[in-house]
Amino acid sequence: MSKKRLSIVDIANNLNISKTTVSFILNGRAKEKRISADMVEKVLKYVKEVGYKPNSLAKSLRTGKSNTIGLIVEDISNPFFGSIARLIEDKAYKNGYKIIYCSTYNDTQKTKDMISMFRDRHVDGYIIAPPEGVEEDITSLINESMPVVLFDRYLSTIDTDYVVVNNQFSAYNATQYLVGQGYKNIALITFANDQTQMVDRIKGYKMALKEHNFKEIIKELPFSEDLTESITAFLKSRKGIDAILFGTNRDATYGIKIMHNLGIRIPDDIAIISFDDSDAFELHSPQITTVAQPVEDMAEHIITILLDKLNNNGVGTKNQSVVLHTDLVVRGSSQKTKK
Amino acid sequence: MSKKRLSIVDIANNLNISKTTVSFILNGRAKEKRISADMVEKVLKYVKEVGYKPNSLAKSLRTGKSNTIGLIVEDISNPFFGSIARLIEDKAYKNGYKIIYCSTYNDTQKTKDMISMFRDRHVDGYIIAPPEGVEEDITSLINESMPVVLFDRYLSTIDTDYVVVNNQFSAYNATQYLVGQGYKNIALITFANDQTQMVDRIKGYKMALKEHNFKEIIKELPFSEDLTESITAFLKSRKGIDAILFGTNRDATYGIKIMHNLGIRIPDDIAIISFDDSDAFELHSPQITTVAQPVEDMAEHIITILLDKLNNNGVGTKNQSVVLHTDLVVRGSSQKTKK
DNA sequence: TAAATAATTTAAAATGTTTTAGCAGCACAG
DNA sequence: CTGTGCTGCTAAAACATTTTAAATTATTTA
Repeated sequence: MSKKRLSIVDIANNLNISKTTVSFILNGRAKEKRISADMVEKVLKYVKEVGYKPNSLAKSLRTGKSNTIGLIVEDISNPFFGSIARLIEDKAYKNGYKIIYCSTYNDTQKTKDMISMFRDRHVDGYIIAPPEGVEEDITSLINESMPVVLFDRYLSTIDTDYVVVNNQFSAYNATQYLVGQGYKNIALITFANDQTQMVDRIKGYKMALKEHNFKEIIKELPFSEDLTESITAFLKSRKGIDAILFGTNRDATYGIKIMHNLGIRIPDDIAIISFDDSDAFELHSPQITTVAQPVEDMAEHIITILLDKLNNNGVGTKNQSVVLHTDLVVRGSSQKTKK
Repeated sequence: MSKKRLSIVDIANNLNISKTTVSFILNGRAKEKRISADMVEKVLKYVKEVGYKPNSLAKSLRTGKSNTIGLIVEDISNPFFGSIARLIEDKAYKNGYKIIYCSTYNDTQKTKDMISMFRDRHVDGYIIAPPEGVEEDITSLINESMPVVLFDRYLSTIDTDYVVVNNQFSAYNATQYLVGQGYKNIALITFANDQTQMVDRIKGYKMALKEHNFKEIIKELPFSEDLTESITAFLKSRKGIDAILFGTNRDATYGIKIMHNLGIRIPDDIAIISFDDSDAFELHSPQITTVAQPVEDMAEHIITILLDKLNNNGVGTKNQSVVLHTDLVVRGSSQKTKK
């Protein structure tokens, strides 16, 4: 019933020519290979007529290129990563690349597995927001001269391209802003691990506090744990906090819900600022001040660097570190209200 | 430098046996093919030792199976689709399938291109939230006996598996709830097109109003247009509205922002309910009442049906239509406050 | 012990491409 | 005419698997 898909051999046979000729023509190498214009026309016409499409698996097998980019994010359902993924996907498709993706949930083993799967599928390039502990795997990719672009965070022991934001300054700046607003007991609630972006955010917060000789009040959260319980406990036990900087949108989302539950008013009881802008923070009333990452720019840089490497076969290009700047989007929620 | 990747031929040569034997063993067909236990052990040990991994492209080329599922959503950065994607991805990976995905933005042509790309890449199955106008393409997939599961909406003219929610009743029920709260001028603001979920939501809204002889106040929005302008205009021009049902989370997100800008208080001036729950609505104060889709269940059903078809080679299984029920999550924002 | 049967293992074909190396045919110079 | 160089095309190898059909070896059976 379903007529078997045409192969290049069928095309060649039906036209009584060699498949080599067909292949050359279809790959735009007609001039280079001195195929006559007549022949080119004949083949193209026929190919179009019968709707022949090369089998990309066979093509990939032979060429070693799959025209696929592996995208490894922390969690595709997180608005930050979702937006980046959307933009990257868009730009990749426009350049003839497909995306195959997965979420790591910061699980090192899962990430290793995924890298191995992607490698297996012969993806041409990797875009990764790496958890800790995958240095070896990434090094090994790089040794095989695979294009790899890290983003959101980087691995200090590896020389790769990466695109991140100035996390330390951003956190410093946000904290300073709170200080400027008159808050004196400023806490940092954050998902914490050894990833660079988190380390830097914590550093920035500490720097700002040190400048004013304020006491550090830090609640570090592990990624997988149930955040509700630990944040609730923290907020209950620590009296006197008048402002909170949240390290990620996820932390803030939980935090705000809990503050509502506990009857803590924002910003009257406690003012807040969150990393990563999102609709949720804009919709909240009062609107939440955020450290907005330039998602569009990040995606643009990531894909540009990657395509560059892909086109140059990674030859001769030096690695680039792109550090973009965030915007402190000041909204109602961190502004001191007169009592 | 980078030692070439081992192939099954290398394994066979190094062990002085045939690659056929290796292949059988690696594919778990040892007993069936009566390979001696000694041989099996020897091969497995060696394979493990040298870390050989079969080239999946070659495998796919030969077998016609790619162990890949194509996931086509409307917009991966939308929390609803992001969550579903995350869950589907998770379950797929657990069953040995990789996901390759794309967003359609409800663009028919883009969707056609994507389906064609996926077909090209020999994905084994499709999960699609289809825009209008792709009936032919999907029919053609089905004719080639490709497993296809639609979700969020279905195509009335095609007999496929699909997983949706009871949109009509959900909208009816939400509207009734507003009526029950004493609202009398209830508008529907929604992204509108011929997709079943949207048609049904509008129907449900109308049904409820008709029951009470209330006037329909409907603002239909095209997907691509800038929503801000048209919603603003609508809200300014239509006086007397005391409640709004939003057809999607996107509509509501825009709507709420605009209401804030216009100084319209929720729910005192206008109460609202939105389709699709999300953090943004829970964080909002007052919290927004929503029609929550059972995302987890949907993902579960989708992947179960698909895997079923994949395993049965789609033979003999009748198509299933799964219609799940939503929850009306009642929160502050639609509850009449005493004036 | 020869024949039949069973137990292992394998050669070769097939999957659909790209690419290398080179074949014919022809014009022209020596 | 012989060698050189171009033009236009192609045969065959290579990519790494799976699978069919059969070959080899071992074990019974008569």
